[in-house]
Amino acid sequence: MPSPAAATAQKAFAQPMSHGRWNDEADTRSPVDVVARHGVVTSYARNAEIFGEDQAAEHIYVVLSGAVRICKLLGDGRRQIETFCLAGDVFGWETAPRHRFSAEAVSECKVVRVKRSILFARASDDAELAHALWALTAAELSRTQNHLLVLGRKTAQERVATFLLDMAQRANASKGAAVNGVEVTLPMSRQDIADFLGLTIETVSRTLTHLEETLAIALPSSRRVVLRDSGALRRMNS
Amino acid sequence: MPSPAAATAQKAFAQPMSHGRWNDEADTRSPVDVVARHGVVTSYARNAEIFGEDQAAEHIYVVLSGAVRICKLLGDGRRQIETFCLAGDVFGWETAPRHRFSAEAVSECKVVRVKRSILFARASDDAELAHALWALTAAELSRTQNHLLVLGRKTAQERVATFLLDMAQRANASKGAAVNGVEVTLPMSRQDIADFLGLTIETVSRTLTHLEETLAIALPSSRRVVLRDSGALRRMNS
DNA sequence: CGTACGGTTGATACATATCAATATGCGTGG
DNA sequence: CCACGCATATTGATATGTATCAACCGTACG
Repeated sequence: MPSPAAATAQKAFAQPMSHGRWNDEADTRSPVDVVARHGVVTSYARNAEIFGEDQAAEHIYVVLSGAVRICKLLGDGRRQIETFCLAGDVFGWETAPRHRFSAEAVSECKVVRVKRSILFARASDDAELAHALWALTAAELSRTQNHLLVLGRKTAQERVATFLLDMAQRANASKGAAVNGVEVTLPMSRQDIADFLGLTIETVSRTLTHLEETLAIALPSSRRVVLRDSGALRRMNS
Repeated sequence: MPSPAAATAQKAFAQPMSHGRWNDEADTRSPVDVVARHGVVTSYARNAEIFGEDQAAEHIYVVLSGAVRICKLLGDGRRQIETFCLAGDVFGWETAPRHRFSAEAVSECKVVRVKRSILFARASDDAELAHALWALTAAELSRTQNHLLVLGRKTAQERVATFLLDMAQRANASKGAAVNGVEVTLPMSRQDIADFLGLTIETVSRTLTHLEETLAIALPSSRRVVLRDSGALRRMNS
């Protein structure tokens, strides 16, 4: 069923494309549109692998529902999560012939995929689509560069604060910046957060409880976070 | 003088374009080619700013000689260097209207630049050029993602080892992987290395002397590093 | 009702940061 | 060519943030 899929993806897609003037064109010929129209929908169970590191990269994916983590492993099992993909996010589209990371379902999730060759063929005719693909890669690069600053130079508190604000903004993309009282539901475990932020579970947990004691956030349950004082969180960001 | 500039850039360019099949086309219609042909050459003194964070992004640059650092700053002065650009590397070409980082001369350096509008205009006609721009962005993304793993999950030793191997490979791109006995001249200070690796000067210095004591490297001078046991260094990478 | 898994909290260890002193290299001017 | 001064790098002593190891708690589920 391509039409409801397309609609879902379309709506959510507004958010990652946050780079100015290309937004307008996004809904006529966006890669997401193409994927959603011609793609195959698949569901994955929690922790299922969608593709592995070094595997041949044949498809491009769009998340329809749930969340996906993109990760790299070190020989001894240390893991770095590069990013989390939520509904509307695209992943797996590199120019290289093999994936340089694995993709796994964080939660039960639905994903559409198309053959790269199909998308590439279209892109060679369609300058707008080609541009959109480029813009998408550039947006991903920008996100990754911001994350470099987080991992290289921020303290545990700052990392967690940045993460929470980011998640809040992605969840409420339409409503602009995160406001006091907003509640975010985190689809991922503490371990995932830790591996994303370059910390350990324990440090993430302690930092969250510390933010709660400081009244910056509230934790009605371990997966739900209420931003009580988003100003305080934002002050921890630079 | 566009012709010698073009030649230099062309030769060095082989290296960052390490993603397979697009290599071949690189020398006919690469972005570097366009920049070098139509660009303006400028020299910068050590530590001079080429452009600043949040500044309007009007140009795209190619390094002809010397080295450039791309960095982000935190409010209190903490700095993260995203990458070093050596001869042949392209920088400053984002899709966003403003630069999201600053660029500074690490050493005395020469740079060519063209207006983004010129390159973009050509790219809309020329699918190959458009593809090359995309591939370039994707390559940068890949590099950045690898660096995420370094900053998020590697120890100081591993970070320094990774850095040295990377620099050795970039310097001797043609000769393939770094071999024992190769000498690398680092164009950047210890502070720059520290800010690239998410460490302090002292830790970088101590780690280098430790690698020297271990006979993994030799340090004929602080800026020159000989890879004595590149196998040992490589073993520290995963 | 018990078991299992994810999360929190506590005690301690350790890697890296910080603060401080010394050394080395390098350009400048005598 | 040497002496001086500054910037950069190294080395040392100590502090600290986060990791590690370990116990405990709570909630979901059979």
